[in-house]
Amino acid sequence: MHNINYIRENPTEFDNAMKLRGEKSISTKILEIDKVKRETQTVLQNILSERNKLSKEIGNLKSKNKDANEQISKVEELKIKINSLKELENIKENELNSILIRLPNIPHKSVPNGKDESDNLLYREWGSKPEFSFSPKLHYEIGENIGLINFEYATKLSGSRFVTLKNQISKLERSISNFMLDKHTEENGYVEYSVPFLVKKESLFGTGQLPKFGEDLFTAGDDHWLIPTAEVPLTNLVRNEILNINQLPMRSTSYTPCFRSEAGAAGKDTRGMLRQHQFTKVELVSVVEPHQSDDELERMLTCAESILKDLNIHYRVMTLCNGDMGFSAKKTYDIEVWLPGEGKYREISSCSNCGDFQARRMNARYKNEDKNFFVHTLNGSGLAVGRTLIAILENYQMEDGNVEIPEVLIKYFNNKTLL
RNA sequence: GGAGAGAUGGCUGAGCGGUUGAAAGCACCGGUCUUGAAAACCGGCAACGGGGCAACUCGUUCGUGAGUUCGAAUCUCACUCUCUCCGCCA
Repeated sequence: MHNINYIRENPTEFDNAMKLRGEKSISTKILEIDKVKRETQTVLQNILSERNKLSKEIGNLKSKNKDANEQISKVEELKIKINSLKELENIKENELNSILIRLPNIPHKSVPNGKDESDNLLYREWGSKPEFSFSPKLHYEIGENIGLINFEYATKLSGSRFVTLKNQISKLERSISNFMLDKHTEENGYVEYSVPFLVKKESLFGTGQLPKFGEDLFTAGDDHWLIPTAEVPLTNLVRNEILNINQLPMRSTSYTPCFRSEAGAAGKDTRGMLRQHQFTKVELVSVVEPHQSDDELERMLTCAESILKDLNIHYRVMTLCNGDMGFSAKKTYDIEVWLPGEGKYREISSCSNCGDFQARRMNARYKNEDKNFFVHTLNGSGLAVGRTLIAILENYQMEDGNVEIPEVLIKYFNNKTLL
């Protein structure tokens, strides 16, 4: 949600920022509505003030048993005006809001220009592509060969874009998530939460999924929606709160399933378990003071990277261009892991600074020296567990079809070193 | 699912239809005292919006939305949520 004051004062900058994100110039329209709204408000408030005065007079007169008919009939006249002005104010307010809630965040000045993922910039990379003395297989070949990844079962149960994992691979998934949570809670300063996987509209509005992106979500009837990421419950923890400054920065993490309809991805990544309707993820969320959010994004990125470093898997970090960023993001880094079987880098984490964009939607503030300010919110995957599993299978595969267990996971895997 | 109770400021909690934006306590901020801290005492302290360079001023807000009234935290209706008891149940 945008600050109307910013648009009033910087209409050209605002339009330019929206243009970068593929929106039309709209500040003129916004300011026109805003002007009418405020003018209406001023007139209305003067009349209300007059009514309040008269009502007090009436109270005084009546308590002294004097006649107040003159004042009463005056107020009755005012009431007609009040009603029509209120109606106009409401209409304008709604018009304004329905525009503002659908506009994406303004990109950070450091975000590169571009229209899609081909314009993203390499930020840094770590490690190098592993060498194989044989031709490395794809994750689903490895898993299906040993009978531990099964798509037919999942299709029978639930249709396309689901998977069943079995035995050691299922256990490996569990080991990965435990490792990630321990790392983030014990070393990276995040507090673990168990959160609901069903949330209401209001929460999805707060983080920006609604009202524009409802088709990407699954519903469970009434006002219950399946979370597409733990960003939604974790970030909404501070919705409608006024935090004390000493509660910041607030860093939280949660391991949850995520549900996405993948509405726009027909035919994309249909083989394997890369793109599923359901997957698990360890999410990181930070709530910070405005001046901290730039640094916090770098910190969060480092925390996410620390997982892949510990797993010793090669990756690169991309700075997303403004055309490729999500709705609520001001700046986003993607971590792309190297998948030898596929011979491609694939997104395994996305870390975003949302500035005060979500905070305004959620009305999440903190108190500093007696004044209230909107917090800044950040979120990042730390990491997508299913894709980490894929990365381990492909990077740690051996010629005989077995897979080594990365050193840091061994203790989570009953001290076994092979799958 | 059945029965009952409730929703007030950052929190707890008062509140006859007319200076109630709202008592009191806690928390927080400032001050006195103290070598320092604590305690004690004194003072301050809701949010959002409109107008104004500003001092300031006006409006709205007591779960949400309608209604009654000249005037609603206070009355009426609907909805949402929370709690207690019963039933069912991991």
